[in-house]
Amino acid sequence: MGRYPCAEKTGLKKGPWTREEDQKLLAYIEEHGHGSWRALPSNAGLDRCGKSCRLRWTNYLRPDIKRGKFTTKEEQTIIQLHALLGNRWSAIATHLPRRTDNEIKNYWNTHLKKRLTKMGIDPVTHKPNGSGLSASAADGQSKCAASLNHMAQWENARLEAESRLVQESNHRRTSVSPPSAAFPSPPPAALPPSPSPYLDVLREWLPSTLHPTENTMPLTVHQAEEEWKCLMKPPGCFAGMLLGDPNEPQSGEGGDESDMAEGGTCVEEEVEENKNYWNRLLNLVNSSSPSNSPPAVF
DNA sequence: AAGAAGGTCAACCGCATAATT
DNA sequence: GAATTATGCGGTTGACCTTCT
Repeated sequence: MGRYPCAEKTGLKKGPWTREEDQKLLAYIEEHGHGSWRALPSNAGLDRCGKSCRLRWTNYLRPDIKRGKFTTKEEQTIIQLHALLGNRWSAIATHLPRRTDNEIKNYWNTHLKKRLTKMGIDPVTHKPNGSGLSASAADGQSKCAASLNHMAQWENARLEAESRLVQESNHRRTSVSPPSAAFPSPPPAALPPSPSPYLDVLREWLPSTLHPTENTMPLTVHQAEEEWKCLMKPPGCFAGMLLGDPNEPQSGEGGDESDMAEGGTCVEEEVEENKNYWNRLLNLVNSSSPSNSPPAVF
């Protein structure tokens, strides 16, 4: 991998941007688009490296950026997505329209992380660290954390499936772009006959700790895809109770110990629901496996 | 009023990886 | 297939601001 020398090696300007620089960058991008960031600084008459210009644009100058205080809903989304995705700020940012990954990262590090820590929850694992929680609440959260781990797997699978959909869609449209190494697209004639490109990924990612039950309900591919699209539905009761200052009771959600206990119960129900949900998907995937696919062992 | 301590956030750095040659 | 280029990402830094003592 090569890396072009940035400011430190070429003597280009570093540090805070001036109003004039911002104006130059804005004017240039408005007229020409950013095109190649490498070539942009010299074209725009800026004494900066392309990387610096890109950062300034994406994190500050872009017109569609929303700035200012995060709403409660945004906070909730960040906490939930962080539990699912970890420090994948750009992935989190895709679920928060008009917010940048940098802004979300800063907000997490300066606000949310501390809030979770204060509440006795490890901000890395989202598991309770034992202090300041009732036993039942801690137990409930622990179960929920396990549930969230599974959800993280699903989100990974979803992202992969989406990438592949894009790849395949592009391939069908253009039939000229080379297949990517990560998501190789078969030639059009060899595209899988299944209407559900999610299925392969589903099969791959089905949680290994869950076992099919006798009561799994058959689903149609369409139903499964619809449910799949709803996978990011927040596990509300868990993340919701993390919101707000624990010392400041909020209307209807979170904060005191009684709510935490209630949250624990809710989490147990949710884990049960998740198990049923996954079992139904497992059933679907197994029943729709092509004959040459080995049966999944769970 | 002044210095210390802590908080915030824009920007940088280095790495990973996709794209190109 | 290897080398190079371009871009994106996450971690970290440091300047500036606010609050505390």
